[in-house]
Amino acid sequence: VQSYNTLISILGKGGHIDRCRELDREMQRMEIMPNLCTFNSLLMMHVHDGKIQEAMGVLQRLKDAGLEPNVVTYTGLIKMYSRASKYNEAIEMFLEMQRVRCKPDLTTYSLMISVFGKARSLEDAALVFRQMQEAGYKPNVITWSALIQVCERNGKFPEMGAYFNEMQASGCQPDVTLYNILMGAYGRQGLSVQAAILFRKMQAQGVTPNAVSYDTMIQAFCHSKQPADAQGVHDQMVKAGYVPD
RNA sequence: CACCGAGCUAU
Repeated sequence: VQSYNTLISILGKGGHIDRCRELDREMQRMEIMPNLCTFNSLLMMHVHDGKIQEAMGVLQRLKDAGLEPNVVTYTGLIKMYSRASKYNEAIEMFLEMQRVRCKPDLTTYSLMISVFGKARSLEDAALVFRQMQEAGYKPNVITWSALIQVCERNGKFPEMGAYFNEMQASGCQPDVTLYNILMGAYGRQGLSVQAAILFRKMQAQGVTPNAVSYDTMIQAFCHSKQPADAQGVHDQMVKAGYVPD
């Protein structure tokens, strides 16, 4: 079963749907009982593919097999609605899991902060953040990143920095993605100089820029009408072995 | 310390 789960999980993320269906049928033929992880992997495959009906079908099979959806299942369903911009359904799913006594964990909370942010309700995002801390979870860099991006989406620029400081004070180190979020925020405001300072700082801190980082900086310089600087970042990107798209 | 889920990726 575990071998099948691993394969389905990897193939599913790669978008090889038919190959996964094949494995699914093969398991049935060989009378290998799928477990919760199998169904969760199949569910995520449809979530990545944006197929809500198919995902619901997997949920039904899971229940028919006498299994109970767990926190991973619910988080996947929330993600599915979030990706489809169906925020009310995502929130409903978050409430339902708690109704059936399935405890959200750090991953669920991080996702919900992002969902509330996209639903333009910073208040609720802050509320879940607090609920999370009351439940005894310590935010990690992903949680902080989600919260900080929610601030930007809602135009709360000063609080972005405030949360960033709070994060560092709590001993949590920024990673590439968080730097990308901050550089993007400066770039979109036309503050390419600030973005460039961060770009240098991240490297000084030993955080290696990824393709998104370079892209974000090119975007920032283009936004500020600095084609020469954008070109410079482009060259650095190529030197670092990335293929600009 | 390896079966599944969360944050950045242009207008």
